[in-house]
Amino acid sequence: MTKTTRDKLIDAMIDALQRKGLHGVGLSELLAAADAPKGSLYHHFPNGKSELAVAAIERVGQRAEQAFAALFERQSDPLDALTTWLQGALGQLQESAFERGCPLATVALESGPQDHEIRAALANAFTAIRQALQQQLQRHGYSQPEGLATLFIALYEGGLLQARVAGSSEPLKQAVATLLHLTRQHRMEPN
Amino acid sequence: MTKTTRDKLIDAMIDALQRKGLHGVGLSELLAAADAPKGSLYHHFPNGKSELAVAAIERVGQRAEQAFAALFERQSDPLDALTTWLQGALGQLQESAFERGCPLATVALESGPQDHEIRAALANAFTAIRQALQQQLQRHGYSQPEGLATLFIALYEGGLLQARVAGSSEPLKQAVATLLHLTRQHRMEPN
DNA sequence: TGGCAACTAGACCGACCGGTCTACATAATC
DNA sequence: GATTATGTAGACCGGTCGGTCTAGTTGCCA
Repeated sequence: MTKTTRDKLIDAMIDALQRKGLHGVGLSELLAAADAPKGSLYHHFPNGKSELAVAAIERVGQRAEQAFAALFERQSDPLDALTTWLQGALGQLQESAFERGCPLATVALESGPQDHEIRAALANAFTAIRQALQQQLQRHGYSQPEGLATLFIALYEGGLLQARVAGSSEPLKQAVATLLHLTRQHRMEPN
Repeated sequence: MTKTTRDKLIDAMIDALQRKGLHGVGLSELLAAADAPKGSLYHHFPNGKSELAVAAIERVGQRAEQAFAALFERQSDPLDALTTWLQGALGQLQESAFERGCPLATVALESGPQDHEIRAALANAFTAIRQALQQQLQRHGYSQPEGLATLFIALYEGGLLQARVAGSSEPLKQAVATLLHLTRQHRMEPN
């Protein structure tokens, strides 16, 4: 399974998005990481950097959906699945010396409405993930599944951010523990 | 109270950080926004863009501390103060057509450990805010004040991010409602 | 009023940016 | 075996980037 040049480019972009965001990487850096010449980039992605970014965002979204589906299948309570997920993110953060965070967050904050293809891809990815989570929560009888789903994703994004800045996983660990504690006791409660 | 050139530069940087982040703005844009020539920038901030960014981060941190102090003084329950705070953020987001988010979040994700002055300023600002919040929660008898403080800040950061991408304040509103609901019932509870 | 610091002003610089273009290799198609 | 898509390779381009430097202006203090 040798990776195609196209795949290597997308993966290089994903890594760059995790570390420094779209405006923080140069094409030369991307091309070096993917070991590809400029011609290949513009062959596979005629619209250049932004088209590559869209492809990266879409791939991240797909991977997340797949990973979620697998987790929910294996662990009946979505809160357990979520815990596993968050632990995975934490692991990746620590392995990378607190530099590799969410591949979507940075572009999301860097982009404006003028980057409409990027924004559309991001909106797709986020709503897909949020809905998948919401469905699972609803199915298992948690109240306010929509707000809860958004809250968990916010915990993921905001927690990773704080952990990165602090250079420590403690803040995220504590926040996760607190939210799980709060949520567990409210399963099935009305309103 | 005419603003000094230095102040105008810092404010222009803060605005830019909210909209597109550090790598997304050029000096020319900053200078145009502040109506200042290059010489002034390098007079007030000899280390250029990054030194200006540090000043902006510090100012944001100071403003946040002041605003929090005022809120906590006025509203006895920190959860009420937090609600006011989040509503303010939401208002600013809507006014700006979902483009003006947290001034710290984007730089936080764009920066690496090599940008050590920026990182240090960010770490200071975040821990100061987190501690202020934690103290208030503790004083009012909420359990797990540390995790709760981190969780609220994560809600702010992650919620703003999702709202921006979605182009709607609904996700954030719901998540806030859910977390407040969960938290209110746990005041004074042990463990 | 002369001198000096604080600050403004913007021309200028090399480096690098994203993007285009032509030349070439490779492999599938007829 | 000629032709045609597919993809690789990198020289090259104009523009913009962050940063430096010199000159001029302003206002304070002796």
